[in-house]
Amino acid sequence: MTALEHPLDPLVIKFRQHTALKAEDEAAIRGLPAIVRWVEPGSYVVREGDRPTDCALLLSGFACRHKLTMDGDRQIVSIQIPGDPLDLQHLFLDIADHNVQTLSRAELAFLPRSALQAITLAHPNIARAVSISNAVEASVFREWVLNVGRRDGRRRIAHLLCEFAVKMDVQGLSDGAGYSFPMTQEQLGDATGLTSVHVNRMLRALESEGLLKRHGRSIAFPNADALRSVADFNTRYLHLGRQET
Amino acid sequence: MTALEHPLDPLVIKFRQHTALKAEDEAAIRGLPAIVRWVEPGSYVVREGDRPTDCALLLSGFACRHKLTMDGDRQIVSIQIPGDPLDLQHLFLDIADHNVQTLSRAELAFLPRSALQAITLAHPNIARAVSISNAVEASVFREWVLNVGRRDGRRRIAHLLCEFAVKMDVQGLSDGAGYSFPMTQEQLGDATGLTSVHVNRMLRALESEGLLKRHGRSIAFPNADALRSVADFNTRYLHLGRQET
DNA sequence: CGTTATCTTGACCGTCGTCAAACAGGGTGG
DNA sequence: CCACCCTGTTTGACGACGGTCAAGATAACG
Repeated sequence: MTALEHPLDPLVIKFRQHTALKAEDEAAIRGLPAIVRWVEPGSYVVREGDRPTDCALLLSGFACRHKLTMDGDRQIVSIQIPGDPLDLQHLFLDIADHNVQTLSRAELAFLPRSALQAITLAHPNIARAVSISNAVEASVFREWVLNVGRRDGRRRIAHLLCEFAVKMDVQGLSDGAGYSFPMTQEQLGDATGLTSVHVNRMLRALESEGLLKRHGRSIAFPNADALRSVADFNTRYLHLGRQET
Repeated sequence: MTALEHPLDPLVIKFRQHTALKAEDEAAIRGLPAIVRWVEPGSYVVREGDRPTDCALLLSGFACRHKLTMDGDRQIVSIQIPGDPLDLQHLFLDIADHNVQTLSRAELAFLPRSALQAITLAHPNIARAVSISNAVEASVFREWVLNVGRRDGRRRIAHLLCEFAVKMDVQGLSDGAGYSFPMTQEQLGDATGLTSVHVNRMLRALESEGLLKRHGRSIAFPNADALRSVADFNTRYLHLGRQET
């Protein structure tokens, strides 16, 4: 809201959640040549097989990473919320191994890969921030393997919702009432390895247990502790807070 | 076999698969203070919740990363073969989010975390190599989410076997005959989100289709192309070869 | 206000889990 | 050398979680 606001502030804020940045580091980030653009829901930011030239940052709206099997089944492997870098994962890889697609209308900042690589060479703190960001995302992927591989449908969905809620809270994107949830039940199925029909059954089961409340596209958790317990949810894998050593 | 051989050569070789290193970079790696030790099968190298002080490299034998649900179900999230770094994943994270455990008798080289961090600061090429190594591992986790989430038991197992074979080939660890496979059927189940009983069924199904042959602890693939086709396997996610940009 | 996407529900079916028992192999010790 | 484990593999019967198909109800949206 102030005149000092900069489009890349969300990236600075995200990095500072995990590591200390000096004023010069932050200045260097703000000095990156960013192109900001709004895109429609369902827009591809990265496509598997692409040779990425830019790295996008999600300023507002929601996106997901996903992969497809040969016969067209889709698996969403992570959900991105405002402030998330969308393809730091590919900063050191030539060919994209998965797709990144928006789930809603979204505002993106595009940063040239070369500029980002250069900045990590010149600023060790930024290199460190990028490494931590990617390491945390890798940890989330591991948790998702566990989620999809070893929890039943009800717990899987509960776990995904807990993760979403915590990430939104950390970004300061939740009002007291609840969350505006960006996924259809079909997409929820793609993220949990279930069908939309079964997602519906489990969602209503959770609702009838009093673990969540839905009105339209928004969702609330009247008893977050109970939900976390059902979900077998522990925030450790999100590595919240400064990584000191 | 020569006098010039060094315990950390496998790490140098691994890094060189993905990026160019100068002589001084390699010298710096070989200069790291490594402690080499043999451990028994089932030894924990890292435990979830630990604050790691060392980074282990797997010199010989096999290991896996895994996580546990609250009620004790195990999910293996990756398999490590000789030459693999075992917890570069935690180099920038304070608290371990998963376990690393040997699947067989194994020879490990332990490197102090601090020394590794220092070397990445002094040698940009090594920093890059570490980033690439971690990025490739993250890509493998994504593929595992897809594997466990969207493929049936038969394809899941076939996919895991294909990945194992390719990684062994790249490391030059396969003779023409086949592979010595380090996992029990129970562990294979933990890696694919199945039970050992169902793993057995699918393994015999694949065998009766002529897609694999087993004698004791070793496995061969008489028709690798057909197996890859069943597995929906594509090497792209392994990012084999130099990452140039 | 019509059109389309999304959600909801029911009936039915298949993959995979559970439980249990038999079997093979490899190591150990008497 | 053989008996005896212990671990891992193999098999069968049965049941459940979740998939499939199809229809109808709601909500989103131009």
